[in-house]
Amino acid sequence: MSWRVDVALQTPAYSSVANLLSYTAEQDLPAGTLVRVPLGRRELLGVVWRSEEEGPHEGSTFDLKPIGAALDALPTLSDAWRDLVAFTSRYYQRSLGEIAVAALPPQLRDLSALQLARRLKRSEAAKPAPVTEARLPRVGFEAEPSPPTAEQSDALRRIEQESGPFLLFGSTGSGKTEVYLRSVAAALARDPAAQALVMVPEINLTPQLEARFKSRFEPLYGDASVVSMHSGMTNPQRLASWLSAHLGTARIVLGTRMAVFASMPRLALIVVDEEHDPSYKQQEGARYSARDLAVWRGQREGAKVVLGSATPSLESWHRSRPATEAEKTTGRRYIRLAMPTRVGAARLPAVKLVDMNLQPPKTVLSGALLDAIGQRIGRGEQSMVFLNRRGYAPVLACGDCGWKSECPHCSAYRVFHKIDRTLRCHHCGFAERVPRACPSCGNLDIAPVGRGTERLEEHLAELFASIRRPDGGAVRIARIDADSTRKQGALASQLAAVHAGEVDVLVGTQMIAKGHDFRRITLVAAINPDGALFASDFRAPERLFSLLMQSAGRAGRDAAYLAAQSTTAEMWIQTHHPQHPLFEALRRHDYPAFAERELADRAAAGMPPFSFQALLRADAKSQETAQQFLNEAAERAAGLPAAERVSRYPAVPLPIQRVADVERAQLLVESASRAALQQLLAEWQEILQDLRRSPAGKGVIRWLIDVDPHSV
DNA sequence: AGCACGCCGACT
DNA sequence: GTCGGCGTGCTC
Repeated sequence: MSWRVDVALQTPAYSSVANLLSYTAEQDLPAGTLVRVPLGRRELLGVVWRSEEEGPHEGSTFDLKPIGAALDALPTLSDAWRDLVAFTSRYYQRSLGEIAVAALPPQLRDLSALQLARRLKRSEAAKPAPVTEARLPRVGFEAEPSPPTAEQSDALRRIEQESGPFLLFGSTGSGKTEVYLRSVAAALARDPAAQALVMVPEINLTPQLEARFKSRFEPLYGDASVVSMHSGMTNPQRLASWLSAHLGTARIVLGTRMAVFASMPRLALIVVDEEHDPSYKQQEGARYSARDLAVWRGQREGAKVVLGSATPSLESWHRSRPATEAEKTTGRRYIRLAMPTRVGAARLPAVKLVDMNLQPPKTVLSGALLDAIGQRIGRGEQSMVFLNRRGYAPVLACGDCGWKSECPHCSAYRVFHKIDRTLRCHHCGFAERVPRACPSCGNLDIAPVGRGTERLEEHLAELFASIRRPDGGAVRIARIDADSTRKQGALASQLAAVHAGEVDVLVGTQMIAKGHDFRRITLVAAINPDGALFASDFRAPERLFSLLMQSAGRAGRDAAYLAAQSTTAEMWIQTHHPQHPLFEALRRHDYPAFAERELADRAAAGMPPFSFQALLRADAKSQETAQQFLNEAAERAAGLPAAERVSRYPAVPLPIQRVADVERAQLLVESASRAALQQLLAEWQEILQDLRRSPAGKGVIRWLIDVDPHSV
């Protein structure tokens, strides 16, 4: 008796082997079984998608190869998991196998069936006896959580009673994490096998969250009950976490966007913290939104979904607006749970806008801001200064001939890093030592233009050289950005220094704006946030608002400290547009007002969330080739059934049009109907594959589709 | 995507 | 005379 199995393999959507590939097997292998199969000269890991009994002489068009080994010691991947993979594949226009295999831990690819079987046996033996009786809670700050506030109880009750999805709209410091912890606790208590998935946007934020979840739940459910999943882990660690989630030993999975694909047989709750964060959107390969997939997955698996943010994405905010009578039966709505109050009587910081038009030209730090920081240094408090630009200066230029430090491989300037005397391209990584003289005219007078965090750090050190701390010591300035934290553990030790009070002024990029809970910071300043106000990207204001709100949230989190110091927390913003409505809303900490205005603009312009978009992008050796390919693709799409309901725009170069000697162009397609857009994209695939092989596709290095793109 | 086969420049 | 550049072509 022979069986035919159809297997999903990691093959790209545009190759001729993008679909399921068929093999023969000696035994029935249920869907969801992992197998190794031959493809060409290699042997690849794949997932059985279908399996059919086949008569001995039932003819295929060609001879099928037999599968290699089946990794059948592992429980199969569930129908729900495969549905999630299939949906992702369809929605984001990638092959099934690409999504399926990428969702598995990498090490599974090179483990033999025997090794895996041994491994499973070991973890079976090591399986912790479930803790049935409540153990004594460990000593620690989580041992006795303080009782929930009224707002928290209210949110928890509704999460308990209604089905969701929920949008937990809580200002920074309102205790959203406590709501997550308690709703996880409730979900796990209800069913002894239930599992919860908690996602955070960045790897940097997983350690502190992990500490909190472990101290809360390990006393109840054992040491293996909380696992992490993110790309910073080693392959063996990832395999271990994945296996314990898949086998049900892990009750809680914490992770970044990749964790949305974790195999969890009894998933009961999904939390997406900081749901507005752009990191949830994968920016390469399959460009999925882990937040959107979380909502889909929750619905498919009957798990509750809690999205949390102080500044929700406009998409989520819009979907959580109160339903009109007509919509109550039709529209799918998120349930909005508001927690406006900061816990512990801490108030949100006062927002101070500095009108830079009134400052002498080229002022970096206004006098008023310097005074305010100086006073805080004098009182032993900490300040945080933000600049979203790392390096010393974004450009190096020759005053004589006008030479600028362009990257030879990209349409961008190389950034001057004084620390190691290099010019570095932040797009392709190309780095060189800084030239002694202008490479173009030999002039020795080449100078940095503009400023990044390195230069700001240096500048602050000069400005505060004569200021003393209360103990008479010199001012201590530290910088945290992607450069200062390159080494393993560097971020953790730098953060520890801030917490220990060994730093008076902290300079950094948005890396320091997120999540970290600094108790002694009483002033936060954004030096130059204007760039985003008039950016061509329509999502720029939304990102700026949330970044500034989050930054403001870093200041004055500890009411007791503020009271003891008899000080108040302040957020300073230097801008040339102090009247801008964005800053007005920020001053009042009024996200709803900001969102309402933004949504009105979006509605008027027919932009998301009032329309649905996708980008077709092409990379080629020349810009012209890329654009021609795209425009031809758009032309051929005109004949498709869905074309009538989908607008197509002309191809344009990307904002940074050349990276690493590759020219990039994109074409926007947009529709008021998500279904129509989806239909067009699906129908387009074949056209695009043909086009690539035709003369118009000559010179095209690759093309890709980005559904629900983050920036257009 | 890999990984082959297949034709033209600088080395043991 | 070989090693190796990356240009097409194939993989159930």
